[in-house]
Amino acid sequence: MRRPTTLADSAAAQLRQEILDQVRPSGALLAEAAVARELQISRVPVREALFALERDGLVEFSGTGRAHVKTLRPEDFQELFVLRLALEPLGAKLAVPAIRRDPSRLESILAATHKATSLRELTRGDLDFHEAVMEASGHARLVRLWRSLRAELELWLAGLQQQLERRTKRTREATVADHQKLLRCFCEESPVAAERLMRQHVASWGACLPAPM
Amino acid sequence: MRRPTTLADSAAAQLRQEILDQVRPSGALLAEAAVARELQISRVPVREALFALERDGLVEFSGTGRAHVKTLRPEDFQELFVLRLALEPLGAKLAVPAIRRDPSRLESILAATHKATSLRELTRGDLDFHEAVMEASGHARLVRLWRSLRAELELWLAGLQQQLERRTKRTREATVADHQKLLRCFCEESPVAAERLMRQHVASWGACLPAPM
DNA sequence: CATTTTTAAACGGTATACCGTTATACAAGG
DNA sequence: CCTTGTATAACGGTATACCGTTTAAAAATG
Repeated sequence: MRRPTTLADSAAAQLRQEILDQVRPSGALLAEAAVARELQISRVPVREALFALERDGLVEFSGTGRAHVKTLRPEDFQELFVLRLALEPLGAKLAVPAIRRDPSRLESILAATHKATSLRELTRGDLDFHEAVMEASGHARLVRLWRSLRAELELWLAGLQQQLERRTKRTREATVADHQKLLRCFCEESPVAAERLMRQHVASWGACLPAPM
Repeated sequence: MRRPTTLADSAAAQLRQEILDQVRPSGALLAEAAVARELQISRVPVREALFALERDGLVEFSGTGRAHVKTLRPEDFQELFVLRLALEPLGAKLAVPAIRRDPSRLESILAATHKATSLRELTRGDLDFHEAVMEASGHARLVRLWRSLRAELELWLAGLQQQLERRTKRTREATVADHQKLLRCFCEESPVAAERLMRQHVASWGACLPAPM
């Protein structure tokens, strides 16, 4: 069933990884020809990959059409936070029926999060949980919005890596505990209750980040 | 200050117009070569325009990479409605300070709406008002989200044209009255009140549409 | 040494060409 | 008449080439 993934797609994936790994640091120029040489492909798929990454919020184009790795400012984080606060409780409310029908996906993500040792794994487990909730909402556009928020969020978190590294263990326990509470709420309480709890969860997440806002 | 607009941009604008005018009806194939011939340009900028229109929600790609004018179903409208209900009250709440500082833009849009004679002008005035509110929120991502919602909304409304045409006058009066109330609320009451009133406004808009949901 | 001018390299926008895949219309067979 | 096979046209993905613009470095000037 897998379609032979296009060069543009794999180029986008590769660049996304390099950006989030900070191999391509904030503000770095992504020149079509140079990237094409490095990836051993022509400029055309590179160009498309850059557009896709712009849509994801990882790349921005200057007035003269040059692509740079986006530099997130504190007010960008603020915007992302406000949007999470608006969209995730909505997603949680809508997701309750589907999760009740089959909570296994959330459970397995939760188990993986519990076993996370590195900050990278923890972040991944955290965001995967939230993404699974959004997917369970059955709201296609909401999922797309979330994915775009997620990419920018990961970019932001990548910049905070050092400051977060030491607190991995405590953060992990808090995250797992919070997510467990959410999961129980999804299965046992009303959609409105799920909505409210998700709002609190996102709010406390935003409050405990070492973000210079 | 104007950049010599790129061929891809003008191609996107042209196609957008033709889609909303239903010159390119729902489901129509947008073949790169054919469009390129019609617009007298090469396939490359057409290709980029199609990607841009996909981002706007006016075009969707089949599994084999073919671009078609998107066909909106009632559940798509539902999704759009739910998102408006989540995002527009938020935008209204954030916009209150900026609108109080300078309500002139909203006022002039309102005046134009009041003079609208065709359904097209009325719809434009309605959506322009909402877009101006979102812009006043100062939330760049919220504005981008709204623009994408707006495009799909216009596509949906284009499909209902006949059913709405007769009610233009009454709709216009209701719209103008509602928007006047909103504007007054922005200038005189609290952000939370503005948020609530916007929620009601969007909700009643969704309720009075002849949408087969 | 600071500032301006010149120049060469880099870059993006676009056109064209090639190839394998997909769709489609038509013909053969049931 | 419907199904199935096949040929052909259409289409998308990609590579390469050209050109004007932007950028950045070097050179000239004060």
